[in-house]
Amino acid sequence: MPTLADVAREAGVSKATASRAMMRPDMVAAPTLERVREAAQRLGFQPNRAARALTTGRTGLLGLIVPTLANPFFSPLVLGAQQAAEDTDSHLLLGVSEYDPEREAVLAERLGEQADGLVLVAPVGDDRTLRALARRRPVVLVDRRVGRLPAVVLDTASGTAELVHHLARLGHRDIAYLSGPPGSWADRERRSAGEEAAAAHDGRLHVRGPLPPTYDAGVAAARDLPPAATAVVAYNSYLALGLLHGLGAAGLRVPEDLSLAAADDLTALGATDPPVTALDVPVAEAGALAVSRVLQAGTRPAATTRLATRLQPRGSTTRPGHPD
Amino acid sequence: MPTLADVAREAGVSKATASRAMMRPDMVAAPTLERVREAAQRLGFQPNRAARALTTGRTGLLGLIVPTLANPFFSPLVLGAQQAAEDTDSHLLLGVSEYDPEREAVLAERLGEQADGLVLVAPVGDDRTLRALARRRPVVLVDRRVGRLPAVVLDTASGTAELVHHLARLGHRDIAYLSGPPGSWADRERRSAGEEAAAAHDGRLHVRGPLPPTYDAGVAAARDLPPAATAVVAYNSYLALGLLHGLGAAGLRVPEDLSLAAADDLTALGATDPPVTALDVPVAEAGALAVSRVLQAGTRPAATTRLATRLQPRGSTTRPGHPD
DNA sequence: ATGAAAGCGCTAACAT
DNA sequence: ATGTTAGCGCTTTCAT
Repeated sequence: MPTLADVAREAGVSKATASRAMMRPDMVAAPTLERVREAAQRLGFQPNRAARALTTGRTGLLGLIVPTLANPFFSPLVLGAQQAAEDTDSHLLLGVSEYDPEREAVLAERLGEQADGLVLVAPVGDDRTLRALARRRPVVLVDRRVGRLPAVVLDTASGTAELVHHLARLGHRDIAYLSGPPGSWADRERRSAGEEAAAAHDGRLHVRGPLPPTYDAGVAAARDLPPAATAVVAYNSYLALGLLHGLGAAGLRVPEDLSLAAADDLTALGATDPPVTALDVPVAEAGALAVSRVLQAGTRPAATTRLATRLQPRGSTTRPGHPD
Repeated sequence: MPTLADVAREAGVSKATASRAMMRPDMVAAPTLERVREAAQRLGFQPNRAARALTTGRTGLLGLIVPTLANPFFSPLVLGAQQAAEDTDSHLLLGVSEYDPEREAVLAERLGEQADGLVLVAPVGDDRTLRALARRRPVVLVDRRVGRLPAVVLDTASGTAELVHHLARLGHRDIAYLSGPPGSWADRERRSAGEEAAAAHDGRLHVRGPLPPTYDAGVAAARDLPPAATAVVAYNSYLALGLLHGLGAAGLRVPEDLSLAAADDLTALGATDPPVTALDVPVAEAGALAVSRVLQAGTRPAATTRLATRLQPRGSTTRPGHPD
């Protein structure tokens, strides 16, 4: 591996100038710059990251901690994060906590020590722990808020309200909500936003659950829907998918007998029969934004950004009491 | 952040001794060791990885490149890799290629520059590119073989043969094989192993496909099964799941009318109705093994390890012409 | 605009 | 068993 010294010699300049040519090209005369670049090119020079880190204190690494990968939410998230990292010439250090707060804390500690910052996606640790973590290095939370820590939030709460508005506009007043996992922050947000929206239309949100956010739970839920409900909003895609299936098995037609919508769209709900009205959630953007935020830590004031979801009205929602 | 010099001073020894206490505790007298450890503890000393990397040439980083995360194969794989990395105090640098050979090569180049080695999972690049990559740094392949490059292979080929043997023992002679994605190395291996196994029983493997390895393709495939076949082996779980559903829709019962098996078990095939006979694939072990292998590069001779799958006979396979 | 030199924190000969 | 010393490759004052 050629070093900067090699490049400098090859270009007939000092190491300092060669270094400047890479870091601050504006401080170097055009012809010199050219010569250094050519030399670097010719030798296939790659700056040694460790050496750079030692002097600058920045490693170019970013810790990304997720609770799991076995969930379609995290794949686009990671992709978005990767893109943003690439754009700033950084790399992602991955940690999977498996929803274990202790493991999460250990990973954060270990990765954080070596990274320029940490992105914690839907962290399971308690507020105190997260605050302590954030004191030691730049941290950006995704899909979780803790005091005024910088965070990127997917606004599925407003989205759920939109879903309810959409149903209310169609004429629904009694709407069931299939609640997500117990203790889930996102679920609480969606539910209360939905309740508020329903109330605004003199309607009511009948909550069922909490339920595990799985296909099977959705299937089972089909047998226990609030009798009054003419429409259902499911906490997520899996639940909606299972419900759609369970409803079919029970002889109920969607949307003729019951309208159905989901508060995310992570499993191609547009391809079911009928296609299911859902919320398009900008997950990749959230990943990208979180990464670029944590990289700019210090530069910008900490803040929480809510990323809006987009309502995708599809065939599964229609007027109540819809004739065939 | 306290440095080694601080620890040394606190313990009343030289930096060298302090360093040895961490790296080679056996070279330090017990009481000294004790003092250094206490000092480090007291100060909350964390070795600076960059500095260490600069002297040793080892970063403690490992590149892990996968084609996607949106596939249940990669989640346990990454978990296994993470565990092995943790055990050796290394960290994982993640790269997702999205099945793009060029992107894969770029990621490998960029991550590899900074990592002690690279684990390429089911890489999509051509042999030449992979060979070139492996010349520049330690590389371990997972689920792909290229010449004599070190590799960890999940032996679903033998597993598929076992599946066919299992069916043949039950009396099946005409077995359909739902082939996976075109050009897939794994698919070719499974198919030809299955053909061989069928031939060994004077049976025949009727190949359908190539097919995209998706649920939908499985559903569709239900309408185009070889008429003679009394059993079907699907390339993977998704195809099997879709097929199961498609068969049900077509009024065919499993296993009464048709036996069904899958060459992996990534989607809880044991929980369907009926549960589907499948291959339990040790994916996490593969990830862990690949990581520990690449870390020992140089120490051990390069080799390919085949990890055996385990046949899980379940309710979906029975004798042909089985009376209700 | 460029160069000389110091130093980031650590490890590894080499002495003792 | 421990200390001394010389870098690893880079960035960054500080001079010029």
